Amino acid sequence: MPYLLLKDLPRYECLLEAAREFPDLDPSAAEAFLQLLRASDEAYGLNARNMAAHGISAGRFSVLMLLWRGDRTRCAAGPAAGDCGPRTPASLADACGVTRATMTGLIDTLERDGFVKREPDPADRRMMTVQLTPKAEEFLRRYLPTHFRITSAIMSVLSETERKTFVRLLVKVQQQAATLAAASRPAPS
Amino acid sequence: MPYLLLKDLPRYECLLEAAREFPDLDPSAAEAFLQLLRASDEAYGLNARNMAAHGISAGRFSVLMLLWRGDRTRCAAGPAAGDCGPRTPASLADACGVTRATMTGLIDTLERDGFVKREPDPADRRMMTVQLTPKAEEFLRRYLPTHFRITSAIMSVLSETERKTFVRLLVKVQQQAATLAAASRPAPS
DNA sequence: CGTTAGTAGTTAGCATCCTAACTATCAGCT
DNA sequence: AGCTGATAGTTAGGATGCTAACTACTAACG
Repeated sequence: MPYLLLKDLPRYECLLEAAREFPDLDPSAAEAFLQLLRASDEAYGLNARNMAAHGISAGRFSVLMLLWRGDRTRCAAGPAAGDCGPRTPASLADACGVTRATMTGLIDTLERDGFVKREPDPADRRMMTVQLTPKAEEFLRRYLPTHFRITSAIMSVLSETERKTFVRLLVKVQQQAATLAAASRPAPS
Repeated sequence: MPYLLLKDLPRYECLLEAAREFPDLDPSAAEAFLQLLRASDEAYGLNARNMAAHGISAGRFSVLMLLWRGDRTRCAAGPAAGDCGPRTPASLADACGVTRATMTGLIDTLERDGFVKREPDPADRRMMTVQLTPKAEEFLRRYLPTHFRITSAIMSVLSETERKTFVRLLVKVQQQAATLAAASRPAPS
């Protein structure tokens, strides 16, 4: 449960009081921010514990899903679509949002546990290809239903209308954060 | 950026398609779940990078805030309220939602960097007390304004009405996840 | 008083995460 | 052909997270 944030969020009155000392503190913004992380952490943690009970972590699950989705879209798109799925460590790292060094470690343990297989790329000897093993595909078929059930159970408290509103607000917040992140790091010119 | 989730979330059509194979998959629930983690990750990451630029991590920040808040509520509540602030490693671990072992490591590095001070409890020789140093208090006074500015900037895309709705939905989701988590682990009896 | 159970903190070992530096390879330019 | 720069992957070392086991102490019970 990586995020590690106060389990007991400060009460709104405390935020109001602190705002007197720090003019930059916007109480309703801080409340929304803290509650966003809190809810996300709780939902994530529930899933992470289920994954752990099945012997995988969030990082490993992401990699497996990417490889699996890559396989399927390739199949669905027909043979012409060649390699649309990300299959090199670097493309997996990009898609997961981690560094290549981290992906090396993830693939190491996945390969050790028999979920993926590394093979050198014949065309470019710098590159490797990563493939799911049958064991991993069987694992996903067994695991995914429980994963989806948990997701559904968490969101079962929201009506379809509420879910639409929820997603709309989340997208707004996410895009704003992404915009701010890009603005604060204009480096990659 | 711990959470590590697909940077490109699957499109809604893909979820619909996958739902044909997995009856347990509720597309709108999955979309809301993924977007929740995605938005949270983006907002968190923005803040984490700011923290890193100031030389601290989310875990360290949580500890500092808890100790600082403990000090202030103690002051605000008057001398009678004694030690309402969590000041032992175990209480800090509880409040942060990490294990005591993790808190030991956090306090180790915080103490090494001069932000906190450990002292044995005179009454119970098993216990330690953890205190902020003046250096940490000065750091917080300097850092917090930038922290609050980032939070405000992220949420500036939501109106006050939207923030209320947002928080309401987040609380619903969080409480549901907490309920499910408690139900799936009735162990601590 | 002494055994026993519980609690506080630490330690050890593992899995992820990062940055920085390194090796090997490719690709372009002279 | 040969240098130069970019790219793919790995390695090394640090910081956080976890569980499990350990030490030291307190408390409770007979």
